[in-house]
Amino acid sequence: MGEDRTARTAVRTITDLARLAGVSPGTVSRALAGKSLVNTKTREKIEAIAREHGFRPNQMASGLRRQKTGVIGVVIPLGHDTRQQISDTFFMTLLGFLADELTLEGYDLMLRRVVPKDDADWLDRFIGSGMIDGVIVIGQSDQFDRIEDVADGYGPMVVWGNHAEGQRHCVVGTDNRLGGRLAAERLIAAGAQRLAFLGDTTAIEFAARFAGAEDVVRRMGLPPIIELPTHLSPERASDEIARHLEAVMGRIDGVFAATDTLAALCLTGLRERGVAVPGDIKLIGFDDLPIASHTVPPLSTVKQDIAAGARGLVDLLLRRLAGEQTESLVLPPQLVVRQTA
Amino acid sequence: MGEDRTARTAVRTITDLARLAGVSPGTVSRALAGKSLVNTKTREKIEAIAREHGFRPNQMASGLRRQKTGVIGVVIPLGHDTRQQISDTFFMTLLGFLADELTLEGYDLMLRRVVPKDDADWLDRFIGSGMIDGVIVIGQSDQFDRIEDVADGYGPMVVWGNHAEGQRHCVVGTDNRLGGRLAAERLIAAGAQRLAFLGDTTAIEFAARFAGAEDVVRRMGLPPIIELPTHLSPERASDEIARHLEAVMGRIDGVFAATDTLAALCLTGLRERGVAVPGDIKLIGFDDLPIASHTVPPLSTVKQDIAAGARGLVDLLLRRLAGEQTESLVLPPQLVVRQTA
DNA sequence: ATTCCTGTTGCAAACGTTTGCAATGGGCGT
DNA sequence: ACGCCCATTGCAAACGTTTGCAACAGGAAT
Repeated sequence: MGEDRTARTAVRTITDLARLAGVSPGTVSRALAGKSLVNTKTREKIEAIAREHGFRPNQMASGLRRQKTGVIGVVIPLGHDTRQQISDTFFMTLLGFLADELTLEGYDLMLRRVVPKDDADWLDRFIGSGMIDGVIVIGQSDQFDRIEDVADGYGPMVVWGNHAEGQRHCVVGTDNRLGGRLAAERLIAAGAQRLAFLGDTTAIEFAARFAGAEDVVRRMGLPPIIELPTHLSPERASDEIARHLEAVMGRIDGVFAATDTLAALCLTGLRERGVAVPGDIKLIGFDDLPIASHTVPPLSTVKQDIAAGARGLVDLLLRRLAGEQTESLVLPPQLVVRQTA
Repeated sequence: MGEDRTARTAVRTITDLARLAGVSPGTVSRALAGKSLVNTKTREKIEAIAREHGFRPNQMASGLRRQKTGVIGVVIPLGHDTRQQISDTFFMTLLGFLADELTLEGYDLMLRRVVPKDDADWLDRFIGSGMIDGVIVIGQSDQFDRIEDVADGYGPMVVWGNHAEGQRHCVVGTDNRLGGRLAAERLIAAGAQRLAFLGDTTAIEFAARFAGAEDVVRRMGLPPIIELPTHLSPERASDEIARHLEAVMGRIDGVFAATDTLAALCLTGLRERGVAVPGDIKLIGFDDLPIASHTVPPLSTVKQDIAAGARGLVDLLLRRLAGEQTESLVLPPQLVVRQTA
C-alpha cells in the first residue's frame, strides 16, 4: 500500500504530462528544460508530476527537433590487424577515460568498431547517420588518407594518432618519433648497439616510433635497425616473435618493442630461450601499461599519458563543436626506466 | 575534373533525393529500405543518386518514426569501487566481444558508465531515454536489488553477473561458486591447508567465488578462509595487498585471488617479501586474462569464457527483443593449471 | 480610464522518416 | 471492347519534442 498513488494513467509523452498538469505541451517542455520562461509554481507542479511518474522526455524526438543528439561517436578502425585492438589494453584504457570525460560533459558515447577493408565508407556512414554530434577516431590505423578526406568537409572530428606535418585533421597523440628516440637512446645507454624493432610499421604510429629510433642509430653511426613485423594479437604475436628471435638471435643486443604487450611477450620468448634480460639483450617497450611494472624483470618503457590524451580529445572536440578551429595536440612521452634496459 | 558530376544541390533529406529522382519521398524510403514494393528500375535510379551524393537517411528521424533505434545500451555500474572497472581488463575484453557481436547483428552500442551512488535511477534513466532498444548491464556490482526492480517492468535487459536462485532478471555469467570450488580444490591438491581470499566480497560475484571456496574447506575440515578485502584498481590494490600480506604472513599457505589482476599484484608482493611461489605459498587467480600466462611463474587460474559470455548476452537479448522469455545462462568455469598452484 | 509593458502561456509549425490507404496505370481474361 | 487485378506510386498522417510568434492577463504609468 502507498504505491497506488501513482495514477494508472501511464505518462509516456510530454503531452500526457501536459494534460495531467492542465497546461500545454510547450509549457511542459520549457519547464523540464529549465529555461526560466515559466512560472515557478507551474514548473514545480510539472516537475512533481514528472518525478512521480518517472517521466523522461524522448531523446530521439528531442534530438530530431534540436538537430543534435548529445551523443559522441567513438570509432575504432581495425585496419591492418582485424582481430586485435578492440581488446588491446591501450585502446581500452583510452576508451575508459573517454567515457569518463564525455559523461562528465554530459555526452553519451556511441561505440563502433569497423573493418575499413570490408566497409570503405565507414567514417562517412557513421557521421552521416545523424546519430552523433561529433566523432572521435581512436587510431589512424592505415586509414590516414580517408580521414584526411573527411576532415575537409566535417568539423567535429578529432583523431587519436600520429601527427604529420601539414595534415588537415585534428589529432591528439603522443610524439611517437620523440618516443622512439627516447627508447633507442635508452637501449644504447644501457649498452646495446645492434637494435631490432618489434612491430608492424604499416601502422603509422609505429612507423613514427621506428623512425625516431632510426634517427638515433643513424646519428650515432650504429648499424640500421632490424625490422621484425609482428601482429598485435597475443595469439599470433607469440609465434611470430618466437620465429623472429630464432632468426636474429646473436645478431642483436637490444629490442625496441612497439608496445608493452609485445615487449612482455618478447620477454617470455627470451626467457624460454635462456637469454638473459638485460644481460644479453636489452628490451624496452612503449605505453607503460600496468603489465609493464609486473613482468619479471619489470619493463623499461616509454610512457604515454592516456588520461591526458582522453582529456585532450574531448576538450578539442567540444571546442570544435562550438565552431572553433583547433590545432592538433602533441603530448610528450616520458621515459620510464625499470630493469630491462 | 570528373568530380563535378556531383550536382551542387546538397541532398540531405529523403525529400531532396525524391525531388532529384522525380518520385515521392515515400518511394525513396521504400527503395532505400529494400522492401520489394518498388519497381526495380526506380529503385536502381534512387540508389544511384543516393550513392552519388553519399546520402544516408537520418537515423534519429527513422528511429522516432519506427519506435526503435537499432542501438543497444551497455552500462557499467561502478558500485563499490568507483574508479576501477571501466579499465578493468576483464570488463574491457567483454565489451570488445560485445561490440563485435552487436555489430554482427546490425546493432550499435551505446556505452554508459554510471556511479549508482551519485545517481540512484541510473538504470531507469538509461532505459527511459528512448535512445536504446535494449540494455546489457555489465556486472551487478552492489546493485542487485535495483536491477531486480527494473526487471519486472522492462523486458529487453540482460545482465552479466552472478546467478542466484529465484532471481527475476536474466543473467549470463560464469558459475562463480563452482569456480571458487575448483580454485580451492586446486590449492589444496597442491598442498595448501590454510587459505586466504583476496578480494572484496561485497561484489556479489566475488562473494560467490568465496562461498565456493568455503564449501570446500568446510567439507574437508580445514580452517576457515581468511578474507582480505581489496579494491580492484591497481594503485590502491598494491598497497592493500602489501598490508594484507604483512598481517597474515606465516598463517597461510594458499591464496585465492578474486581476479588474475589481483593475483599478479599478489605475486609481485610475495616476491618482494622473498616468499617462494608455489613453494611457500600456492596462488590461484580467476578469469584467465592474458596476463595470467605471462607472470613469472605463470599463474594457475580459473578460466571464464568471455567470448561465449558475450555471445550469450547478445543472443539472449535479441530473443528478449523478439518477445521471448529467456532463462539465465550459466557458463562453466574451467580450471587452468600453470605453475603457481 | 486608456495605454503600454512584462511575465506566462498556448498554438502550430517544424525536425526527417515510415507506412496505411487510396489512386493510377497497364496487362490480362472474357 | 470491357472489366478486373496486380504492381507501383503518391498522399498525408503519424512519431514526440522544441520554439517562434501571438495572445492574454495583470499591473504600472499616463
